[in-house]
Amino acid sequence: MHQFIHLHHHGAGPHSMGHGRGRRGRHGGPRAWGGPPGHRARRGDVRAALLVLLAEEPRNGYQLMQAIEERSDGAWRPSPGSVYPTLQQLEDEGLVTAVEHGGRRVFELTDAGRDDVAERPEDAPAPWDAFTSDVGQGARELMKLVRDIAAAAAQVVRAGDEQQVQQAREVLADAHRSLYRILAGDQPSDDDTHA
Amino acid sequence: MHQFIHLHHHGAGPHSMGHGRGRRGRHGGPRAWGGPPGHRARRGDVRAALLVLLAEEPRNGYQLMQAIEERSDGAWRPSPGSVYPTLQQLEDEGLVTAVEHGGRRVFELTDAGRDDVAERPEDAPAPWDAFTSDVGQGARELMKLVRDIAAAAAQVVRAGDEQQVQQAREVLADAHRSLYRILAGDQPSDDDTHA
DNA sequence: AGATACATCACGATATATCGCTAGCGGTGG
DNA sequence: CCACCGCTAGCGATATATCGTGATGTATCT
Repeated sequence: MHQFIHLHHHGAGPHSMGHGRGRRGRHGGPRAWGGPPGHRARRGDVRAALLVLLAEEPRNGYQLMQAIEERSDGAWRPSPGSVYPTLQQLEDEGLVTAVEHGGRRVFELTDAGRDDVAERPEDAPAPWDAFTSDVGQGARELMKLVRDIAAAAAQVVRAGDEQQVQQAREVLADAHRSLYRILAGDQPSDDDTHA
Repeated sequence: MHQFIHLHHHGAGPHSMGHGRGRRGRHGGPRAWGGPPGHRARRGDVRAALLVLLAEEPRNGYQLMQAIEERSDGAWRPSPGSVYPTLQQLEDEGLVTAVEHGGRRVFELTDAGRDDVAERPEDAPAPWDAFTSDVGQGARELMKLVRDIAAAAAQVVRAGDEQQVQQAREVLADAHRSLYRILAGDQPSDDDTHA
């Protein structure tokens, strides 16, 4: 019996996070960096993140995704569905150029791209900060515990006998119930409000 | 706070599973299906699975991976690293041909491929049966509980306050400890043997 | 028998690309 | 102010491809 559970971590965008960018148009030349303060980030600001990172050094698409994930402490990993089209768009706009190295595509800023990044305000938060600043340490540790439990359960499956698997099932069923009791604790307080 | 944990299920091969294929050579024409009974399957038998599925209908690579996963009840999803090279190999051997449909590559058996599959013994187990037959119901349910817990934890993160996150952490930390106590139960019995 | 050497192949990671869908923004009108 | 609409862009799924590693099988040697 050899099965493994592997967790993948997805971050949805900063729905309620208040670091702002204005609208990104697709018309004409490089966009302006300025925007009214207080506007929301539009999900992940993939474009800004790519430009900032490429200003540091040339990278391929996969490396860019990884770098954003690291910088956001795992809270945000932009999807290929956003990264590659954005890279293509930046290339079309002349801000980025793709160079083939050993069958792989490395992206680097053009002069126009560097000018664009140079216009970025010095004190602008990094595009991934919209994520990391609001990721609570508690939530992070909770998700780590989920991953630890998954690994432990996989180990029980690999190394344990039927009785141990059964015991593990009871432990996890109990934990599952407890989690929903915690969640249920949300709602009686609503009921109390009405009572 | 919007983070999601998503579980991906990986099946390693049937290390101890006793359905047999003989050696697969890379020389010359189509391989024979017969083999000495009792030989082990070599991890997942990707080659056989692909041939059997393509005998049913033409499919692309991704669909083949999905079909194997379904047929094995989720216990085995062969990786792209095995599927695409094997398809290429089968193509080189003239058993399979790739046809482009709308920018996508659909694979279908050639006449030689159909002859090859026709030589397959009628009573041979499906290549994915090596996985499903030995996947215990208990282990399956255990892994489902892990997924349920991950979903519940994500919900706590989304909808709960700091206190609830803390409570959930305690629940999961306790469950984690319990799982390792179950695993530890493996070893004292070994110590008892020596005592 | 066990140990060693070697070859093969699938896993998991790396890497690229596009599609379908809809979240979320900006603009407009009431 | 709010409601609605149109549009863009990112998510998640679909889809393809290859690399590095090591598990596994076979052959040979002791």
